[in-house]
Amino acid sequence: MDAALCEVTFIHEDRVQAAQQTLVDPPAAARLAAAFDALADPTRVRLISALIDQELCVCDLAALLNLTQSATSHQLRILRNLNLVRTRKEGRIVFYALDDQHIRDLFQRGLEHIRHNSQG
Amino acid sequence: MDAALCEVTFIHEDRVQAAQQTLVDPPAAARLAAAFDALADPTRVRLISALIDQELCVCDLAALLNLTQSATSHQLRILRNLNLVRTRKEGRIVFYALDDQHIRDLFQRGLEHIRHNSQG
DNA sequence: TGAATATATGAGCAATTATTCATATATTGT
DNA sequence: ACAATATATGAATAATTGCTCATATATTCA
Repeated sequence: MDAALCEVTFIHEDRVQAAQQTLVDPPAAARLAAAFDALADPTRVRLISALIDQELCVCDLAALLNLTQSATSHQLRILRNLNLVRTRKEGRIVFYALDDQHIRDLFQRGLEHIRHNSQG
Repeated sequence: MDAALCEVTFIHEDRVQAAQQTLVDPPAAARLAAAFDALADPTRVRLISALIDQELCVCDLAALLNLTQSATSHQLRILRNLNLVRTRKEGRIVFYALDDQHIRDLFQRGLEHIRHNSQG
């Protein structure tokens, strides 16, 4: 048989139709997934957490997280490309900061989730 | 030379010390990254979005997203293992629903982020 | 201009992962 | 018990990715 999709009987057609209302379309899903993916790595989570209250330069971040300069810079680029952080240049030093309050909120919600689950 | 970490001069030692306050430790970072990672895939994003207002069974979800039953089940397991969704069994049918309001909030924040960025 | 410093980036590798395929488990009805 | 149905899952594979290494770009200072 071929790689059938859901060949099974439609169980709840009314609900499926209703779900169309909230279902995000594939392009939006891709962008949303990419945004969450930016926070889906322990190193990037720590970078964001370090920037919660203040801006820091690449070398600060590398020292703080015990990373190489290269690894830090690579990860920061990902965060910047997805508009989670913004940069400010001062001479040769580049300061990174969270882009806006949305990011802080999103991050906090995530923290609440893991505190709410897996251990009290 | 060896794979040096941040061998460069400490630029802002005071800020680095301050950042220790908000810096999440590696275990928490791993758990937080895992939580965000659950939403870091377009298929899982669409599954969550379909469950915003109501519960749906596996076959409903597969049909709605045009996925195979197997792929749907695999992805739902990831969401369930991370406590983003919960299940209710009724005979052979397993209904999936969002675990709590936190998830809805987290998802909404993500949506706001992508709407705020990349296009007006 | 040339050396030093701070950051950025391309290539490569090891590790992770989303899907498919085949099959297992669980429930219902005959 | 047996067939049918709904879901779950292990193995395999192609694609993605985080880090390292080497090197490039940019800025400051002498």
